[in-house]
Amino acid sequence: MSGSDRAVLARPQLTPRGRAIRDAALKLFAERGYEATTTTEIGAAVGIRGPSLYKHVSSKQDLLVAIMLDAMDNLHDVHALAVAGVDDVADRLRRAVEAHVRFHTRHRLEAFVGNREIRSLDEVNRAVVVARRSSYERLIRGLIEEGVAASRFHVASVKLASYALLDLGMGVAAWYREDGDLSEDEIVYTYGRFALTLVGAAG
Amino acid sequence: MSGSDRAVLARPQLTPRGRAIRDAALKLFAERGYEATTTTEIGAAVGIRGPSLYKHVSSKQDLLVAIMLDAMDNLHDVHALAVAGVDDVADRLRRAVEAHVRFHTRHRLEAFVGNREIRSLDEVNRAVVVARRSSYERLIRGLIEEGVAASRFHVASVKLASYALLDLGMGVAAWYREDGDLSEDEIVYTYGRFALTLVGAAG
DNA sequence: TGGAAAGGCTAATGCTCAGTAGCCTTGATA
DNA sequence: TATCAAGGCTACTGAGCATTAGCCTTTCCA
Repeated sequence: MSGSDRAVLARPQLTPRGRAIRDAALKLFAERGYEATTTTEIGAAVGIRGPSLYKHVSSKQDLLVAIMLDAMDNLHDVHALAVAGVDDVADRLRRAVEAHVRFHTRHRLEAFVGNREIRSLDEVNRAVVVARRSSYERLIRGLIEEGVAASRFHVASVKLASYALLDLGMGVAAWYREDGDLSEDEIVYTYGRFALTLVGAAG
Repeated sequence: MSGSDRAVLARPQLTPRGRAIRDAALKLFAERGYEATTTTEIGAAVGIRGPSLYKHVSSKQDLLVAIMLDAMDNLHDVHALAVAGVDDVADRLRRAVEAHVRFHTRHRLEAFVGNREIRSLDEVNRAVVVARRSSYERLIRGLIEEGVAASRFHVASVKLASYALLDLGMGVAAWYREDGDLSEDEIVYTYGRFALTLVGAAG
């Protein structure tokens, strides 16, 4: 079973209003933070009062968890898709970084909230989200290790290089704007090449 | 008058207890976020009750503002010091990035809070902090522009390159630990070199 | 030695919030 | 047409929060 299948199964069907609420919550969480967002505001964003939200959603916390888990599943999926069937390790890294960066432009709110609001999760949910994030980080680090083992990459520190690549994605989520003067493709392409120079990949 | 002088003049003298309170607040703001930190907790961290804080501090918001402005002044200072008297533009960039990264290891809590809690500032304070941050970002971007103008650097986009360099610093603030297995010097040196390859500096 | 300033404390104030209770309307179905 | 579920609403509950009021002890100088 592919990651994509698992993800699809794991994601519950949402009614249109349920989806609208999640979208509104995502936007507000990104803008002012989870703690600073009130249920009244989320309600107002979809044209209802705060308490009416609870006909669709079990709690504010659950809204955050759902957003985060969905984003993490999504990120795993695009990664898997990006490297599937690609043999050359440099190609794999470049494609993985491109997918990483593209995800952070296309889902910048999810990525932003996913990175910043981990501490707003209660202990149980935090453990789940952190575990899923670590598993993703290991995928990137694994690619670098693979290249180093094959003498295709030359880095002072695998850890440092992988941190750098991951951090660049997060940075994108923080400043990217669809209507900005840097296009998605431009950023994706440039960062894909950054990645290769950064790990000292020849040619 | 140097940036350093200005900064010293602007920073009010703090009593030892006042400093302890600020340190405690910084730690807590970094750990759980400004909104999620209570005055009771800040007080407890220095051995007094919440209300007693107000004998030393005018508000929780002021505590945050003071921490942020101090950090921004500090960052400007280390930048100025790093590039002072250095002529070669590649050297200047490398030294600036080294200073940037070193700052983010040595003052990771301040940097972390400074980046994440901007939205917790009220409008007036936010404007001041954002302006000071933008001025710093312009310094870095200016260095890259200078190198490009002199045909020493070759980048697809000055903006993209400067974002990338700035984001790496922020990333460091998020994951660096003094007792981790990556030393400050190692990170600083590696990122200084990253910077040069990233802007396509020859040799 | 007396009095004032510094700096603790508890109690209270006034506000905001997430979430619940319970009611009402609407629209589909039997 | 009677019923019932879905999904709004207002009013309420209970908790937590920053900050203020006002009191008490200690310390330090005149």
